[in-house]
Amino acid sequence: MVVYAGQGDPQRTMALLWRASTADPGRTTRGPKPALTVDAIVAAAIAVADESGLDGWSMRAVGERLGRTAMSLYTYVPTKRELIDLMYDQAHANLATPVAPSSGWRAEIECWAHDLLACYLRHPWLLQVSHARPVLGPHEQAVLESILRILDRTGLPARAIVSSLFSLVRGSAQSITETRSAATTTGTSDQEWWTLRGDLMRQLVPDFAERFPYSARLAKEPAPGNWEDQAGNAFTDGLAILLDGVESAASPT
Amino acid sequence: MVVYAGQGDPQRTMALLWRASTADPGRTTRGPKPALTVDAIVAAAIAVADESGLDGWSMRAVGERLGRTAMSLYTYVPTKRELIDLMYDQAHANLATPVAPSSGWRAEIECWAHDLLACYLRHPWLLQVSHARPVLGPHEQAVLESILRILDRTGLPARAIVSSLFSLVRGSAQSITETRSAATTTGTSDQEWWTLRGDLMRQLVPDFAERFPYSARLAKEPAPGNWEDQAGNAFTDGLAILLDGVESAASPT
DNA sequence: TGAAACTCCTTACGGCATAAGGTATTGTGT
DNA sequence: ACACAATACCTTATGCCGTAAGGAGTTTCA
Repeated sequence: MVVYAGQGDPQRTMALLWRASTADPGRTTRGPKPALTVDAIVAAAIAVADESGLDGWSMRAVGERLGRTAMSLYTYVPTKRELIDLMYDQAHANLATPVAPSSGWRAEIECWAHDLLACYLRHPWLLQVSHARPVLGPHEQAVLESILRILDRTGLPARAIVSSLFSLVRGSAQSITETRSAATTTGTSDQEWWTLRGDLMRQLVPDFAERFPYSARLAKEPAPGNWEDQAGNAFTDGLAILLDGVESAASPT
Repeated sequence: MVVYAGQGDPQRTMALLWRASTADPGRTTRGPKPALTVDAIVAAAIAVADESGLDGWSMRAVGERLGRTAMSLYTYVPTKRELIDLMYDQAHANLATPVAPSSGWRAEIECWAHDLLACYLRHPWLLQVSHARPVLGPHEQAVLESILRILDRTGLPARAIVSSLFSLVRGSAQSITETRSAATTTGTSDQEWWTLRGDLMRQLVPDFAERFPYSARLAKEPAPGNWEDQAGNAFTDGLAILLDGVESAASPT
């Protein structure tokens, strides 16, 4: 359900994450050829997580997908924790980095945010990986770099903006995957599911409207599209609000 | 016995969450007096989570704190999953709801956001509770209600604003607890920790500055205060930006 | 031709959620 | 007064989990 970080040796994790940059110096050629690679293991691990979430994920499950035992993975990766760090970074690899050449920084930020959102929706388990300590790998670093590059031209203070953007994207992704899994795990359409939930509430909490008048009114308000669209709209609208705020800082009245 | 696959039975969870509202009808008085209450169990469970995080948390640990076995808890609560839902809602109970009477909606929102942030910092495990489906209990509902009440007077569209505020607060809380635990788990001060991390990076990725020029420049920029203050500042500043955006929607130029 | 270095395996341990079923305790119906 | 129903709590057991320990087979170097 929840992956929490124990310690883990940062040096070892970092070395694995950035291993492409440096030739492995300690590698001797003795012994049988490795049948697997770290990359293959990470790919298999991501596939398992994509299919069954982090709940169904385990070292045994990853090994099985590769036709190996769980223990054989420990030849390549020190612990589960490090493997998850590698998965986390690798999942940020193909983020399109589209860079609509010079359509203005606002459009570029929107594009960046939507790409990142799409990444989280492709790999919902990313949102469950707890960062007890921030471990930046090359791919996540590249995501950060690309938004910093966009912001650089605006001359705006980057820290708060970047942090807010990440929060907004992650939060929205969480909302969207929540509504998705609410629908799939119960096997009902989201419409049905929410109707059922509403009936249950009316039965359990008949005085809901008196206790929570504003919530009740909001629930009654018609909203366009299905529930997942609504969560998506909340993202688009929220991003617009945030960028309005950024613009008002960019061009002081 | 019918066991719902994977997730908990929403009906049972909701009944537990909102149980104060309805008199339990099925309760007969036969058998030994219960020595525990659901409230006591939830309180103990929260205490365990506050002390040791969700990874050190288990039904056994909660039972032990109450002088019982893990299995005795199952008399009161159907599964671990439901207990965590109850903990989650209960943790939102004492949010001050300060309501500075009429200091203007912007100040009120800021107050609300800071209270919620404080709640997340008091109970960092809240951020790790995976919302496979959104389960609103009375206390979390009250938090939602209070921000809706504030926004109601402004006449602004609530959905996107509320969603953005929650994202920003949760994301910031995560950043702050990350830097905190980075310091505590390694036993070094945050200053030392980041220096060490920097040294490691320079050694493993000597061409960092060429590959990630904007990130490198940002890292070099002086920033006030320690790292936790910085994360806190990112929250305050991000909130200001977001509220600027809200204001620009409130008063169209 | 060893010996070293390496991959991968089996086995085992302690911890987890929780199913199954036993026992003691309390009330109800007679 | 007494059987019995209903309940709280316990012990035990099952099948997961991460991973420590150590063994067997494979490849290369001295």
